[in-house]
Amino acid sequence: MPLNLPHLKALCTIVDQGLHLSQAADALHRSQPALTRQIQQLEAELGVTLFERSRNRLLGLTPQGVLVERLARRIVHDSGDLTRLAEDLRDETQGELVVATTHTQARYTLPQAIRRFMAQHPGVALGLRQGTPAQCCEMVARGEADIAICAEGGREDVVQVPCFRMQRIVVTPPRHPLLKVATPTLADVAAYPLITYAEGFSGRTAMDEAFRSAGLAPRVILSAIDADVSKTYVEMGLGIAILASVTFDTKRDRGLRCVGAQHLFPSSVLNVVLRPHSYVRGFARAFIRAFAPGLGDVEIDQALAGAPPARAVLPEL
Amino acid sequence: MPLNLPHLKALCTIVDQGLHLSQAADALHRSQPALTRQIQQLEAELGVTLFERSRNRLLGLTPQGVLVERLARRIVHDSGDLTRLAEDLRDETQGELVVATTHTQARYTLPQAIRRFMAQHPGVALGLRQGTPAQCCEMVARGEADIAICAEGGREDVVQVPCFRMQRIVVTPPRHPLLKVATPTLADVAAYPLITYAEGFSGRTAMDEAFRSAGLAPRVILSAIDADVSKTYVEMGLGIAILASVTFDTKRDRGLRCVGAQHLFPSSVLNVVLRPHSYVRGFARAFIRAFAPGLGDVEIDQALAGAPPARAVLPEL
DNA sequence: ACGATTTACGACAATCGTAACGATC
DNA sequence: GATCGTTACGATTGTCGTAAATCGT
Repeated sequence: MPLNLPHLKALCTIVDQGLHLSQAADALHRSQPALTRQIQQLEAELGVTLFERSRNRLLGLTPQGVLVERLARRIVHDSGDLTRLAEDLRDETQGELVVATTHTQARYTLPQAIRRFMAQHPGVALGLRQGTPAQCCEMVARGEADIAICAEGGREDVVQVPCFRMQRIVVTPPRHPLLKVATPTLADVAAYPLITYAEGFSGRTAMDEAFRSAGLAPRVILSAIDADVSKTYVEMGLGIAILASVTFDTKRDRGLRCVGAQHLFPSSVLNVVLRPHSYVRGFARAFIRAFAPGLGDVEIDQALAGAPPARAVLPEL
Repeated sequence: MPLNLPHLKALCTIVDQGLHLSQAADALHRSQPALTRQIQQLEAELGVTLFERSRNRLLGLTPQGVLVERLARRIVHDSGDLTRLAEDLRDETQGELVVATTHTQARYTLPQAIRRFMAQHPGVALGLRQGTPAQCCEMVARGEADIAICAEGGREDVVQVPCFRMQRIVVTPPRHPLLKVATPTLADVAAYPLITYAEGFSGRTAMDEAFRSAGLAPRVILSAIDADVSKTYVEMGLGIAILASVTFDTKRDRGLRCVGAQHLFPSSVLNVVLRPHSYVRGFARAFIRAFAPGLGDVEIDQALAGAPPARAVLPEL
């Protein structure tokens, strides 16, 4: 009748794997029967039925199981933090850091920070995971990534620390009519076929809202995760793109032109995303600092403790 | 190479027991050698030396040990919450509830709430622990009490939910000169020998401050934890008492008189004290509600989540 | 019939407690 | 010399993995 960490980890993994006992067993490098027993023991020990079963299939968590799982998850995460903390105390310079982010950040804003970080922390294995902002936040929430860097997050179960403000630009082919207007209006932009970020990406919602409230319904012919993809199609003359300003490099993008659009759309906020109350290793803090020098230990600790995300003025990216 | 809950519990208990391995072993109902190994295994597993030792004496935690202990404590507490949650899910009406509070509350403000609670929750074993506000908060922080009810708390590691406002009164013997004054001033009160709460009790600090800022240095001849004790000495004619208004009952205290003092001292705030992020059982919430009907589940959950203790107007007690 | 979970059993590993040891005050 | 923490050893308990059984689709 023990209640130990493996039992709780089993519970969490089974839920994570979509209630597939066998998959969970693989993920934990254990046999299926072992997992079955873990759960049985857990249910016996707690005296609570955790899973809805249909004789030999797990259908879902019971309402009670949901409550138990939430607490179990906290414990498992904390125990992970404990081993990470210990690693950190043993050797601050060695370890693994998984950063989840979007294509735009990975491609345009992170490289310099990563170069600096890797130079100063040669012993740290850096892992980059790409995904939508929602996926990035989820990776952090599930502990699959240590930190995420993305805009437009908005989950309840993660901590978001604002670090930069991002402006929009309009990218066009050379000699595009829009380039002749000094400061284009929303209507000017909406006149052309648009290529921009997919739903859920850096300020796409804010962009849609800006057009909507101006009574405009622009024709979005292509939405992509990837700014490079968007630019390619602009080069092909299929339309004009609304992108984050960081994605445009005058030297590199010779075949394109760029018009500022900060007056058309609200700037979006780029966040560092962390798991609440998690232990953030020394070199993870160093990474954040390398990316956003304004975020020191005090800011991070305040955010982790649940303080409101207060920073009056954010630097432009 | 296991890292299990007993190991972490051992660490916490050893620290709680003042670094006495033997005492900790007793508290855990284990043998001393078992504990020695738990710690050795923990240190080996984490690769971190947790204790400063002088060959065969535990002197203290290493700086790293402090960090590890903090996290371990959270995990241990959460695992306690887990079993409590399970108990709750199994049978919402059975269990144990330990309430830490001061004499004044236990004697004067809680009885009615406790009567109601026990009538509605006959299966719950109610435990009352008395102590100073600081001790009460510490009991909650250490998990020895489920909730505390006290004023003048002020620890960082507990959640305080304001629920009532308490006024002061001056208690005198019959035919005391002070009774002839309509509304006595601080100077009037300070003219007589004072009997009041000990340091650290419901608004004693605020009281001292009120006198001090009025340039008065009253003669406190006796300070007690216990309002009944104070009243006894007032009856004996040794002085007048400044107490919480709830401690005076016209019917019961025939041998005493009472003058309002709300205009002399700031009212003090009575708090419900909880451990942050803890699981609060259904009947614990019921107890809080029985005592302070204004504190429902939403208020409690907000406070647990770390929201600011906002409640504009507190009812008088 | 196949895929999935649950039960049965033998082997291994971990933990505990008692007893003996070493060191300190 | 008494107390406290550490080491050594035998016994108990628990957990794992393989193999067989059961159930549903």
